[in-house]
Amino acid sequence: MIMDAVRTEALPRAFYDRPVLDVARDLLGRVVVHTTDDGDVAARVTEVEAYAGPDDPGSHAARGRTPRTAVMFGPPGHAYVYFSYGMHWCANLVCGPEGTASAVLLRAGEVVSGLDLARSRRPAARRDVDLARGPARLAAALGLDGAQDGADLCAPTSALRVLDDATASSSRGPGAVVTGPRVGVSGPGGDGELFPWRSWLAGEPTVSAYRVAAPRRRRAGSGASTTTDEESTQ
DNA sequence: GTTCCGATTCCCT
DNA sequence: GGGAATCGGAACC
Repeated sequence: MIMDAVRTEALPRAFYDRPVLDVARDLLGRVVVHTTDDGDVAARVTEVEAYAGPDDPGSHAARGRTPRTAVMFGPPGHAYVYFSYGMHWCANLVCGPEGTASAVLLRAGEVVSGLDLARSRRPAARRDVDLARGPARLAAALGLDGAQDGADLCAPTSALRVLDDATASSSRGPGAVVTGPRVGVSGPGGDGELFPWRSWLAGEPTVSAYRVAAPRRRRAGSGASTTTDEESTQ
């Protein structure tokens, strides 16, 4: 993809100030850019996941507002970057009206600019399609960490922003967007309800393979290990 | 103060 | 396909 300097304007806040599922869908195919002293890395978003506020049991906001989740409860158009598993950063984009506490997790992308820098940040990636295949990988490739938590995506000088690229939506035809449920979390309307939490671009090699979060082994001692084995692949 | 567990990834089999 | 690595937030006592 050619990065046209004329089109590097960031999406306006109004883009994020909409229902979370609309924002999630419209983010697909768009390019997120992070500028650092080392340079720019840009990635085309290929997979996202929606988190629909405090009523969403799978959301960090479900337990109410805490110092950690404060950004989610704030105004739209800001980044919510959190640390997970003691080693990974994951990036969300806050959306909906202030107080909604909904956000879109960037699950996967295709690095389209700054490939060398992205490779240096992701030495474990064997192929370029693996550079940003997965939420923590995407954050790593972009060079995102806690320093970007709360960052304003819409400020004129913001280092982190999503480009307002008119070709983004045209690069995906009708039906190119696929949606699927999260596993382990029932929909707001009750068990079994299919809610399009996750959406991705069909046929993209950078879409992360879906895996059910495997219950990790308890700390030594707990003999009764009821392993709930469930497998699911897309 | 202490314990539990996670919106994951990597490496080995 | 399975297990280990690793640390901070939030719940619990």
